[in-house]
Amino acid sequence: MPGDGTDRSELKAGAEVQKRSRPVAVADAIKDWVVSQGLRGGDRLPGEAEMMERFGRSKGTIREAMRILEAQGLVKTRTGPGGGSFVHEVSGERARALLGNYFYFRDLTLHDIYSLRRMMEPELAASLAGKLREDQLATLEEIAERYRHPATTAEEERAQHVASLLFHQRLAGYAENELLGFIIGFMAQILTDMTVYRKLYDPPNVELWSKGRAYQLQLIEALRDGDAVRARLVMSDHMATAEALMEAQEAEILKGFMSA
Amino acid sequence: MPGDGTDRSELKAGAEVQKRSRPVAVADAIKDWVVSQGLRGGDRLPGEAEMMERFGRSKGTIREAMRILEAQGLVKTRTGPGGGSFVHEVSGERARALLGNYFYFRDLTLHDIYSLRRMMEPELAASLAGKLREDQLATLEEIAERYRHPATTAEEERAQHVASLLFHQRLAGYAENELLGFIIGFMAQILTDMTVYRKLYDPPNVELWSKGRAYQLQLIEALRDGDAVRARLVMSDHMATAEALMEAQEAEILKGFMSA
DNA sequence: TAAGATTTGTTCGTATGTATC
DNA sequence: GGATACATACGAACAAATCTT
Repeated sequence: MPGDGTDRSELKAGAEVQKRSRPVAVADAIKDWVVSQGLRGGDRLPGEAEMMERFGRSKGTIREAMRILEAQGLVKTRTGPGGGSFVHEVSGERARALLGNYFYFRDLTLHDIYSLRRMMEPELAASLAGKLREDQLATLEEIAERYRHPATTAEEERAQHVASLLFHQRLAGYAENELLGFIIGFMAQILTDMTVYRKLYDPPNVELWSKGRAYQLQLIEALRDGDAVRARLVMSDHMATAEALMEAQEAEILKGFMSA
Repeated sequence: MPGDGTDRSELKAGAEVQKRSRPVAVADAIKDWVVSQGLRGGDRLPGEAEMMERFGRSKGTIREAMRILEAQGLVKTRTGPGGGSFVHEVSGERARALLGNYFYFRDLTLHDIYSLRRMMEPELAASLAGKLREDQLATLEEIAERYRHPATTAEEERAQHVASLLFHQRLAGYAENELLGFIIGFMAQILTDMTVYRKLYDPPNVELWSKGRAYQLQLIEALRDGDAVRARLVMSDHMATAEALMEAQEAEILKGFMSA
């Protein structure tokens, strides 16, 4: 976790190091110290008292610095004896949330997201063919089971929609290439948020579900058979139809707005 | 910027809302309040005093909460009259840094990264054909100019290597699809970090540069001509050779280690 | 169960720094 | 330069959580 890129300086490195508002600077200093000590996830940091000494700052400032690191997901803190702050490996969930904050201000379209899904998901599927354990395949099957029958209420419809995205999230979690897995998982999360908050599930779309689930079952089969080519193809088709249907769904909603 | 996903609760939503360590909870409350007020980037938040009243917490706690939001890149704060805290749209730089923290603990291989670059960069190139303004093309040309001549020192070699990644970063910044642009920019940043800190530039590789620069110049030409097909093809070749050369470079370094 | 030890969490009062007018 | 309006920082006391005995 090298220099946080908080300052815009690219050249004037050595010059004025301690210009930024204190707690941020202290947080960076702590970060550097942790790295220099070679601390790993789970290792314990010094207590507040020692920090105050080591960095020559008051308790409040040290605490603000720790909050910064905590907000970034880099440390966890517990009270009580044996408590204190501990180096923490940033969780995928946390990373997705933080990145979500960035995209909160940009408005991604369904098209933006599906452009990427169309490139990436098929590759993920292919890379996983023959590589999943039986319990992982079973997990996927269990999820697909949740939307075996068409939903009867809007609430159920929503839950099923979310579950089908969970299918992709789980699949992403099995990726060997963690960068690929993270991005796909992140997109699944964005789509989940969009689904819920833009009510993309609302006019229930029976076609989407029967088709979508059929593709997912075919995919599981291909993965179990170790058929990479087929897995890629199935996922590719799945993405293409999903995009078309989602965008139709979106259009449907807009129509609803206009006629209202 | 909905629920930060800090807690692992998926179901017990309404139950015990204020269990987490206080400042984090206050930060979340402020976040929710900002959203509920519909505040946008640049809008001003209440001063510390008013915050203390509104959230019923003392100055110290409010400050810690603000630090959390600041660390996430969601607010900026200034001192002085007319100062205070302001909603801030998370910058790309900040988002990349935060995401970098996540991957700091996972070790991505060059192969992981290039698998993605091979899929994405060609699509980016194609999507930009005929879409760039002359000044943007000029910027790219200026960057390519920086490594026109082979480097003579290791220091220069490093700078050129970094600059050639900057070429891709800039290109990513021009993307219409912001998700695509962000990911490509992020990968360029990771590669920059790897280059510098694993000294991937060290045994200067003349071949890499002459080839790489040639591809980039061809790419600019194709972009200027609005030739999407050619842009995609050139970038595709560029990525393939870059990966091969980078991995050879990495192997070279390992050899150096072993014989040392 | 209860007491005590340990470590973070929270508050308040005060003083200092900094940018604008 | 001085007044003003803000954030920034410090220190001491007290509260809460959690582990041990």
